[in-house]
Amino acid sequence: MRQGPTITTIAERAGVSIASVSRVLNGLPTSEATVRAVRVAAEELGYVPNSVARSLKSSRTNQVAFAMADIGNPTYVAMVRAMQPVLKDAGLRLILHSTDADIDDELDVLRRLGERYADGLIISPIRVTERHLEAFAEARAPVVVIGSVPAGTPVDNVRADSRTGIRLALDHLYALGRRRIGFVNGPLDTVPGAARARAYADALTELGLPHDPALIEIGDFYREDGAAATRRLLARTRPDALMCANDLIALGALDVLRAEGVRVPEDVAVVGTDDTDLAPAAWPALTSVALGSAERGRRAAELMLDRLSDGDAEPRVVTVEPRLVVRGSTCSQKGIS
Amino acid sequence: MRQGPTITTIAERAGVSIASVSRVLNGLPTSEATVRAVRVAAEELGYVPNSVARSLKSSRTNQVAFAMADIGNPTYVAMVRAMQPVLKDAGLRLILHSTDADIDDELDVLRRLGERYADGLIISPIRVTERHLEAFAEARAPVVVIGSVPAGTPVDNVRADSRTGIRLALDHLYALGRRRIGFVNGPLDTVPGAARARAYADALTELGLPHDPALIEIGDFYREDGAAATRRLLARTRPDALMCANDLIALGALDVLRAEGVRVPEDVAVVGTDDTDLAPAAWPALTSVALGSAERGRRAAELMLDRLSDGDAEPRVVTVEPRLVVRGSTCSQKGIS
DNA sequence: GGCGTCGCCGTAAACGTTTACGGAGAACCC
DNA sequence: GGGTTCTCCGTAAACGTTTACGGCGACGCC
Repeated sequence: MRQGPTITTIAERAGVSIASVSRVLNGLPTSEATVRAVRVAAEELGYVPNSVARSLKSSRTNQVAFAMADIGNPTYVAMVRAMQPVLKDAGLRLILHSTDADIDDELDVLRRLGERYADGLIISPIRVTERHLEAFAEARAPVVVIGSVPAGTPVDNVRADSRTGIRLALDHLYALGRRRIGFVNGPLDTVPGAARARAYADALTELGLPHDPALIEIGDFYREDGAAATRRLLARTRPDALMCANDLIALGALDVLRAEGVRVPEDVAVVGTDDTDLAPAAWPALTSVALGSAERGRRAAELMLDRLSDGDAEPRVVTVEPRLVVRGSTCSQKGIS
Repeated sequence: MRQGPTITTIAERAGVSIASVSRVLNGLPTSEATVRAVRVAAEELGYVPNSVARSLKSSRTNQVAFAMADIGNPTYVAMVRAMQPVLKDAGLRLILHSTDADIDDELDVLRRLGERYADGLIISPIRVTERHLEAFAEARAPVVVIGSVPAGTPVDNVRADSRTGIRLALDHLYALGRRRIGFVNGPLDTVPGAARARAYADALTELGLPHDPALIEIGDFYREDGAAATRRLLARTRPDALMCANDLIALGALDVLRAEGVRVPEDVAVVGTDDTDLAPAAWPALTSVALGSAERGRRAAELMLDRLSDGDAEPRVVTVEPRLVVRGSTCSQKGIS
């Protein structure tokens, strides 16, 4: 772990100037003899260029940061996983920030961009506030937002389409003959909670189904909350299908239905959202609305690359199409996923 | 996104030298008047220090890299998640490398440490080869290895104890009266595969159970491979319990047992390994050997912090104790996890 | 042979910090 | 009032690169 060689060390050993060393190392035109001398010296010394010094000069760090609430959440894992190869191919490193869904933490990450430790930031905010919009406008490096952002915000933007996703799920349930389709949602003051509530209502309307408030229940986005919400819902009415705002909620619903001796999917069909790894692990395997986390991550990374190569292009908005992944919790013939 | 202010800008505006600006910003003793002038100027300009320049001077990047095979793997997710708060509290950023289980990629990461883009590297190699050992010895920054490493290797080391873990699982199954305990393992040329094979054999011996080769089957570490291996095993013998080398294999085993009408846990008890999120999601919920991924991540991060503050301390080895998490796949009264 | 051209190379400045060093002035003591 | 000490501050060097600029020798041309 001794002090590593620098271009100065190489220059001395090769008997040339540091400028020549730099030129050789960067492939600029140089005489054959110099090239050889430098190459040999660099090889012998085991030279590795110092990326910090390079960054200072070039004002490029070759790093991109990604900020999300919690890396334990499968949605974000899928995004990271999909970003990784895109960035790697472009020679960029990935820095991870977990904000614990803390808005001040998110804003702090935005502010810290001024430290120039990264060339750009991909952020998936838990909720987009006024202060976020200001921070986006003042950001000292390109920002790509995963999640919706008002038109005119000077950032690139990748969106999911939970409206269409829920529509797909309800169409599927309707086609299976289900007419009393319950909805177990997350909190309405979160971005996905609010969007999914609207989407559910609209889908009912379009299918010509009645709006029955008894069929709607709200809990948090975790398994126990989903179970509790399902219990409350079953206590007052009898649905023949349950749409759940994420896969954990759906697992909770499965727990309760099983405990009450309700058959899935014969008596009640269950649909999750996000199509995480948990969906195929459940029994019966969970039909789930895939909102394209991986695709969103990949597209965000691509937008970032474009932005880094052309800083003044118009901000772009990309919407990722949802897919419905049908498994055993809605179609019994799909018994083994 | 204009060119940000530097200490030079501040110095001009405050009418002092850049040295004074730096002193104020770093809290070194300075006159009251200068402090105020600099503070005001910095505030007005919205100054944020450039971390690259600082790094060049201090040769500290405040970044730590973590290299693992695949961020999609729940084991690594748990590690990352646990490292994050430790590093964050120490003011360190986390850089993620996915190596796709490619040894050359791993070695490349090690070599690139010479670029000094990070102060240290935590790596969880898929397998530790001779070339790894050389690379560890030549690394230009501190390395912490998650996984076992021969004594004398100049790196800090965090180990799981799959031997004890499997022992715990087999004791549990034995206590439940199971005597024909099968083992569905992963490939023997991987570190965990080899270790778990030995551990299984030793546990049998210690329990005084016969070694029946018919009870052992090998596939890859994925669900379908686990299912196929289980099918092969069931075709030739009838175990009353199945120990599986990871949770995905166990899920595959559950699939096959269900398809063949074998009751779990009444006829065959099933145990997974790693205690991932999938274990409680399965039905019946999977008893699993927790090898402490989160704890290993946390300890690795802590070792890194220690190493960064005292570079010459003796390399340390930390072993994380396994735990057996009992759920419905071995004890039916635990029906709902 | 003088002159322009060209290829190669070295000097030095720059990126934005931190910090060693020394100078200027005030305060203090005798 | 001269010396010592102390506080505060500015100058400049350094971290390891990249790159603009100019010098120098070789070569070709008239």
